[in-house]
Amino acid sequence: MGEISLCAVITMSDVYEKVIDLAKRRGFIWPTSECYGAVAGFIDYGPLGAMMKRRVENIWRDFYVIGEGYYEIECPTIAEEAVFVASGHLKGFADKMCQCPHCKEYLRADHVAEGGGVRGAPTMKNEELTAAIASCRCLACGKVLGKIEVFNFNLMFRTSIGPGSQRTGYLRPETAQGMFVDFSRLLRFYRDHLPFGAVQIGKSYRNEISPRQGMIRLREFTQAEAEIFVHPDEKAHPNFARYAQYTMPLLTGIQQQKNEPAVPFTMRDAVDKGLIANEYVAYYLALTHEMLLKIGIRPGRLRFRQHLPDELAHYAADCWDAEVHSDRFGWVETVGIADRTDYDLKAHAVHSGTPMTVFIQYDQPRKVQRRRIIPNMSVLGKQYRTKAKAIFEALGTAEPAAGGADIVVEGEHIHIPADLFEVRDEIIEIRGDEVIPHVIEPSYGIDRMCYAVLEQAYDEDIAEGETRTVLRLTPCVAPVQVAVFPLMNRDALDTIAQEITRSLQKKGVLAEYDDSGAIGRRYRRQDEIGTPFAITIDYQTKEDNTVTVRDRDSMKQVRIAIDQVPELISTLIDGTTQFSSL
RNA sequence: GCAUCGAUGGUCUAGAGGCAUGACUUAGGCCUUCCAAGCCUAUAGCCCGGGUUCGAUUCCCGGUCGAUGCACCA
Repeated sequence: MGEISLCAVITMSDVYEKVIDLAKRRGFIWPTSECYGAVAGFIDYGPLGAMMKRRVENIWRDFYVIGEGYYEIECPTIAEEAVFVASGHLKGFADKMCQCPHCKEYLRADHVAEGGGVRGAPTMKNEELTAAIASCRCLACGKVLGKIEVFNFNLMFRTSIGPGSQRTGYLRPETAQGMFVDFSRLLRFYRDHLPFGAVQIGKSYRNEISPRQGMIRLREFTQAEAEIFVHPDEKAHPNFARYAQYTMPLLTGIQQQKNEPAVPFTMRDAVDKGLIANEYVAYYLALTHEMLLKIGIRPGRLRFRQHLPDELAHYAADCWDAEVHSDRFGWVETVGIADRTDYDLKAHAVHSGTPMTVFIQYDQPRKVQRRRIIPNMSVLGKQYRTKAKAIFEALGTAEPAAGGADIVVEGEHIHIPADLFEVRDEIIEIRGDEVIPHVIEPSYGIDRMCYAVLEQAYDEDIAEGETRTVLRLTPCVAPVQVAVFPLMNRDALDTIAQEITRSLQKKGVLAEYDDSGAIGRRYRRQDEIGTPFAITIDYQTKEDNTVTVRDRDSMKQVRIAIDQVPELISTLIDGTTQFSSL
């Protein structure tokens, strides 16, 4: 007894170590600048990892740029301070911290205050908080803190722009702000009408206090974000029909509170029942589900969890996380899909002084009666001098009687005789409104997606009585797409194999030629890096111009004509042909 | 960041205050007509800095990285 279950436990808990070990050994990911001792929170993508990551990013582009028509832009990873003042990151991204003098533990000051029964900590200034928590106990060692200093720890990396450090810059903590500050240009690019979207794939930076968990929490990471600008009153997605009947399990706030598992819904139902805020959010939940399956995430390892009211950012109307289950880390937030409302555009409009609105024309111009009061400034100016400007403004909203207008300027009541202004009643046409769009934001953590892909692809099976390590990557993300082997390194088999390799490369397929060692060893090598197909040139090739195509997962082989190889391999990779149908 | 534990070729590993084991991998060769076979040869290692010592990869101190727990994760 026990042997099988024990084995299962070991296998489960070791997947992380095994997959990371393989990833390092075979060139997927490496510790960064390892010869100087590496740095926590940073990784290098090796040759295979960089290729795989690129493929994941390109599948993302297929969905968002090609599928949705949202063009990609590329903004700097450094932005000046003003951007983050407006976005709220400078203030909101900082935690008030303090250090316990006894155990040297760093603690969140507001948490200490909460633990000590101090109220109003979030609104206190550092000095107030310092005084308030002096009598509180350390959350780690339990001793009374005494007099300690509260300081801000900002998760943004700070730098200076130009010599003399006149301007402070920060490494962006998300790519989103670039799309927001470019709003006016984007609006013009999309010819002034809603909805439209812009996307960006790039690095973001957060100076995490204590990064761990390898690829899961990095200080420099890659995000793929889409910002979709929509009319605030029109959150019905024009192509909602595409996903209306798409069914997937949702873990709503209600289910979480009741401790119930996720329940499958169609997107139509979920919106109609008010579980998902609107069609836009639902549409991108479904699109995300479809995309994650495409890169090889298994449906049973994927769930969509709604943010509870207390974890919802103060500006967000609704937010869902796509969570992928990891053997090591449990449910890991991998994608966030939020309705950010008009929070960001409003903030940047106020801080930058640039209006960030869209002019929405009415179907029919509306006729509105309007009264304009036109003062005779040549007289009023001479008479009232410095007060003239204030009087001009006050008259604009005055309600004049027959004898003149009574206005109040700086507390002083002034009577302006009727002959010093003209009242014009006119009918004007209003053609539309200025509207601040709302933003729907799907935000993807590419590194976490890559880790999930690797972890879920890792498998061991028994082949020829020996353990075979195989990365069951879906063909469209596998870094090497096909391997080409001459059975023997002679008798012209090798030259035929090289010609086939070349024909594949010309077709845009990443093909790896290998003639070293026993054929079985070569298959195993490719299995371990997830190469989905292998072509072998044997002696029969010389007789009838056919080769074998081997499937990584089943290890089965079929024989096909050489001239069909490039086309067949292409369609096997893009998924339009299944190996099992050959 | 605190605490505990750990770190030896690419990987796994033996080891002792004084020549650093072995296996796998990799490379070259022989052999080999489809799934890590065999034989020969070669390449490659004691995490970094300081201390103790005639001598430190080994002992001590500090750091880095990793695992775990706590804290942190807008």
